[in-house]
Amino acid sequence: MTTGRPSRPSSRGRGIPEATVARLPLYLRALTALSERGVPTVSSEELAAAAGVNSAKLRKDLSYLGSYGTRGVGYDVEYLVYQISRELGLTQDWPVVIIGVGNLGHALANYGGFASRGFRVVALLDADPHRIGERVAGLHIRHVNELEDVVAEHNVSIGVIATPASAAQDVCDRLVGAGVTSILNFAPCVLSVPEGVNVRKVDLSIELQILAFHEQRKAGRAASLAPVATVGQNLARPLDGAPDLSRRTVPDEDDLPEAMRA
Amino acid sequence: MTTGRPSRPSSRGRGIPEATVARLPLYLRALTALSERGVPTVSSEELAAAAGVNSAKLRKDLSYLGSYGTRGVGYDVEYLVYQISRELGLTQDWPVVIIGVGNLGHALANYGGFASRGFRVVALLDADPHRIGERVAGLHIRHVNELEDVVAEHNVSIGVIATPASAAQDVCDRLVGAGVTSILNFAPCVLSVPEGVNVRKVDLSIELQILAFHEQRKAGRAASLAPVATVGQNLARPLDGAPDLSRRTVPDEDDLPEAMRA
DNA sequence: TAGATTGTTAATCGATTAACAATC
DNA sequence: TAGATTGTTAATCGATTAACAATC
Repeated sequence: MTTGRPSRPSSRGRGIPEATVARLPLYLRALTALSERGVPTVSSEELAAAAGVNSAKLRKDLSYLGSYGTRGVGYDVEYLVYQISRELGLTQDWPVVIIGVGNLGHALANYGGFASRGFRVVALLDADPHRIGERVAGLHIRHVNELEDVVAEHNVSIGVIATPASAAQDVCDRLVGAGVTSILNFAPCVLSVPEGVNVRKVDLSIELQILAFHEQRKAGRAASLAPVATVGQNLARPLDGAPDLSRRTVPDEDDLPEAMRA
Repeated sequence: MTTGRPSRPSSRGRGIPEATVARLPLYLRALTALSERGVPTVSSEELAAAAGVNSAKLRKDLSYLGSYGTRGVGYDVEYLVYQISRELGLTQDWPVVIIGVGNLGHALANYGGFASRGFRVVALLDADPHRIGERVAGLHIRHVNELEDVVAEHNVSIGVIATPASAAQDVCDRLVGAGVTSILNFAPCVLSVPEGVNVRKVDLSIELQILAFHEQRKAGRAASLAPVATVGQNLARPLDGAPDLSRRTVPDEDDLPEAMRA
């Protein structure tokens, strides 16, 4: 805490770019795999390939943490695993609570990738009375009313929302009220939180939509004659701010509109 | 595909920035919600708020699609829903196959957000013989050996991998071999695919790790005395490949070393 | 017309990348 | 020393944002 070396662009220096932070877990995973295979040292080129990025980016990213490599040699795998873990805060234990134990909540509760990185699921909460007591992943499902108790009891600072969209904001508010300052949201909706609370969102269908966008392009490129978008380009018509005809009437698209999840 | 109007910076014009493409689904969701509430028109300010972005960004994003708003008025909700849907390729039907029907595969198969956007799960495949025939989300689980048949039969161009990491690359290869050119990967590993194949990855634990990073910073800021990181700073050891002194050995500097914030 | 709001410009900011001097 | 590879620089690229002229 006394260190004042200005030569190190690390954490204090300026702060690690978000894009870099988002890639550290990738490097960590690749390094863990190498570590398990007993590989002692790795070059930026090799590690970059394993993580799916280019080596310049990798070296730049790592340089934000410090100078942990050796010129002419590479990086010591174990040492780098530790440094990245530490930077990410994974050398400590993170009690996590999951709210919403539907299919997704189940999957999350059983997901091995959490435990192995210091995330410990301390409670599963659900609003459905019929589910209370049910055993999932070694835990008994508790009622969401116990949220505040659970958070206090286990000092939870990370909450995972896996409820339907309709319940998400309420649950979010309660988490925040109970003192949780990091939220991972799987519900397909935007959460509003006060300053100082961090929210990250995982949206299963958004990724699919992005793929569809590119897939469509490919199709269009391959065969401009293809039967692509046939559903209503005839509807494509400017707006008006006045009478409005040619609107999307498309039946098949509005039917299970936000059929949300469960 | 014959259009040559140079005035439109849309699809053909130059290509929509990736960052914009990734936000279109957000706008679409917000618009769909407005549409369901019967709201006829929305301003960029309102829509931006609903989607959780700022209005300048929203307007810039929409401008890549065309000029679909009306100055002084705003955007016609239905019309914009259609335009974005079309741009994303959601006005057509996308047959999807899910490989790996564990907890996550289950959740995905039952996820309403897919069907409502034109994604139709046409088959669930698994390698576990005991699971074949089981009924999930209205489909019978089939053996992964049928992958090629399923792809051909339903003209699948999007595959969703929800297998363990160890099986993911194999499944990926088979998908690609069968002609699938878009893959959504939930397995925690990097997939290698030939040019022309699009892969998107959803990693449940990476998001949590990113949250932990920020949470750690907060904790450090709040209480520099906190009992953070206790798990392994003894591993913090310089690499070798050569004697190496001046490494960061600092003990107390290593435990809540960067917990300081910046 | 007056008020409102878009679409676009231009400035700024941040991220990526190639290249190479430093150095093991 | 010679070869290898890092850490860093600087150029480039892309994304964000405020501001405002265009225009409904």
